[in-house]
Amino acid sequence: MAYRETEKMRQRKAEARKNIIECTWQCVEEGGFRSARITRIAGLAGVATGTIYRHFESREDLFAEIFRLATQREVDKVKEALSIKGTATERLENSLRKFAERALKGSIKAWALIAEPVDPKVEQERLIYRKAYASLMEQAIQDGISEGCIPEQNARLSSTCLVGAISESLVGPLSPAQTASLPTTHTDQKELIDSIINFCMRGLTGTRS
Amino acid sequence: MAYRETEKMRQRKAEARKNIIECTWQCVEEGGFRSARITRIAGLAGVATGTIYRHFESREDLFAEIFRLATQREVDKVKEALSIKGTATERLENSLRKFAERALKGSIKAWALIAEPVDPKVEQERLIYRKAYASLMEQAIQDGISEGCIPEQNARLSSTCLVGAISESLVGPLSPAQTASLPTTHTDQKELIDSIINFCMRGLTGTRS
DNA sequence: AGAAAGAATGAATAATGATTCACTACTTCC
DNA sequence: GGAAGTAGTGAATCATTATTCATTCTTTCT
Repeated sequence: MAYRETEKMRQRKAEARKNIIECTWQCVEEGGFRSARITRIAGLAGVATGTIYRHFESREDLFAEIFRLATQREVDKVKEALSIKGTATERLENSLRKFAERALKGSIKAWALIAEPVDPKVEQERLIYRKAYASLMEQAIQDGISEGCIPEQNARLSSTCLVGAISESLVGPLSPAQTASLPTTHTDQKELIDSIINFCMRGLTGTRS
Repeated sequence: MAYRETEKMRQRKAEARKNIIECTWQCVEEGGFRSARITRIAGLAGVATGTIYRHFESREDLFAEIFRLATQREVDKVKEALSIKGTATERLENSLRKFAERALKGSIKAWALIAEPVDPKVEQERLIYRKAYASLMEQAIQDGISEGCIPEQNARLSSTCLVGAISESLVGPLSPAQTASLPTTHTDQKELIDSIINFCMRGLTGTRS
């Protein structure tokens, strides 16, 4: 034998892989998964198309990995926002606000993660993401019911309604083509977010803020 | 001259066109727009693929027309549900229930109309539909604010939240592949709808039902 | 240096499906 | 019947992209 993979090489490969992942990200943030072409990704990464397939089984697998990484980050943010000190309603409101702020900051990305139709393997990842998400919210709602600040209700379904209401308001009417119509000034955004959160919190608590 | 289109011929053509539309419907109801193939549509309709192009400019145009017809029907149903006698909240609740019932009855169809990503011309139609829809709800919410049964709020945004909450609960987590997970018994469905409507009505009115 | 093994390349392939168009079949009117 | 025009046909074409693979380039080790 003459060649045996060395640590240096392993690192170089890992770096190449990371680079491909970053470039794929860039494509997805520009127009979602569907329009992210392998050739474009390879071009951005400065490698040949075949090289992509040396690092990933297929386009779908590449996307699934990207998706997993991105959603893990989002779930962590929500978890973080839910872990502040305070009542359940305060914690929920905090996480909704975080969600909305992040979605507005990267609306195509939000759309890709939440609403864009994707291939089965990616959809599989999305389902995991959704479940993680719903579980977090559901738990917080349950906490609120125990604490007495939220009335008895189907916590799972309410968490779904929360996600639906906020997603629709922020990414729903907006295929990437129409991103232009989102409010752009800081004040406009704050007002938008406040209105949505008011609706959501009323929906949960049955009281006006 | 020897041939001039006659009334009989016009009718026959109209019938063929209608037939194509119906078969396209069938395909869309089975798996959404994206998976509706021209060849399949032609097969169902018992005509050659070329014939489709005799009646419609392109696949996209055909879909846009289908979409227009279908959404008009949906908007009419909501309008109808909103026009019953009663307070604004009663009327809104009635229309939400109608919406939910219809979505559950044909979930792929609902998904295709509400959430499936579609080509630009179809998306254009969807935008019109969404606006018609939002306007109806918004008006009813405004009525409620005037009547005093709904507190002051951004009516347009609230109507968006309503649609989002209800859509997510009913069609959101369900790409056509996963339709199986919807509740199937009549009782289950009623409970599901009631929970969603409770959330929505609280979100609007800030009071528990 | 040179042999062995892996990595990278990118032009060629393959698969999918919408759309076309040369041709046939049908309607209408004289 | 037949001329003129329209509708229907469906195999062939075209376009788009993911994926492959024969070849070339690099790295490693003796």
